[in-house]
Amino acid sequence: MLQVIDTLKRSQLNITDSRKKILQLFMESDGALAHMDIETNIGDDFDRVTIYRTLQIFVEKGILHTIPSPDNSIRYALCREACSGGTHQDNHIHFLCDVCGMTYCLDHLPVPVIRLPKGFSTNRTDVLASGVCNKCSTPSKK
Amino acid sequence: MLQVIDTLKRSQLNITDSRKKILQLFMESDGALAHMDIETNIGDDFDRVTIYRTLQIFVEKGILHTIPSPDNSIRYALCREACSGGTHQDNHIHFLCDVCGMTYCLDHLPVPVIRLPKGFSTNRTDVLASGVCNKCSTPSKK
DNA sequence: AATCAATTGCAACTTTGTTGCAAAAACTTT
DNA sequence: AAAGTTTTTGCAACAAAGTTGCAATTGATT
Repeated sequence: MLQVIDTLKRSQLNITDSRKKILQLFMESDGALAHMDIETNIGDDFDRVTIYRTLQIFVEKGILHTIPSPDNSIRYALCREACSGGTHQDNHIHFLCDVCGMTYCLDHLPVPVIRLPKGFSTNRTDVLASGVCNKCSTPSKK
Repeated sequence: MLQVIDTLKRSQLNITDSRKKILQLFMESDGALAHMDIETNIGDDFDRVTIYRTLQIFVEKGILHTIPSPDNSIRYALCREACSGGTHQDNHIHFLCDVCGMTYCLDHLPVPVIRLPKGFSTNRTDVLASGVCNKCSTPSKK
């Protein structure tokens, strides 16, 4: 909880109940969360609109980053240190498990460098692998 | 137009006006199209629902594939030969131009092989690069 | 041309996301 | 710690995106 408040302060955000609770949720989860996940978790405490706005401002401040997905539902995950100030540096691979539906940030895998054709220049590369995650592939250890 | 009908037949789809027109649209376009793009083009001729259903069945049949995007709007693009029968094999890189908004399939660039951590297995990898495309980087030649 | 199956359009609905504004909460100042 | 200022929240209303059931139409088959 101290960490939650510290993160909010470092981002120059006012400390409010919703921000604390939503950020806490992300810190407790080891995967990415969609708006829906948050709403089912704490939707009774806060308005839908508040959740939208909180996620938005967290992305702006570099606390969360968005992850595109083939099924067209944005997921959010905690950024690592580097992202503060709105310039996201989340150059890692995202993994979507088809079994449990979880999205993981594979922080330690670097995004491969793509050699683009002449005339193309790039400033962001998203790599999204899907398949079966480590938890789902060894169901006995669940 | 012959090609359009041929493709539909090969996918065992009935030849209807909407399918012909939508498929034609994709064949004439050199980038990916979102639902909206189609609606603005031929929305007067066909119902919104018909467009949704047509796109859906085209994906099922392996005529189109979907492309995830950071802004959470699914785009569709023609599959190459390999995809027929619903098992998509579109292992190429997608490029989203921040200037013109177009999404291109970079067919000839192979998706790099990602070495995943233990326990993870993958069957699909989406690579989405964004930046400036070749047309927008040389505005004089536009 | 008649029949049968598939597709379309319409209407209604659900879900997802946005905006304006007044009330409430958080921060600041004294 | 109380008053004043700014920010945030909740509500309501709205807009956009996507889905479903069903009757009418169209396409394929004989």
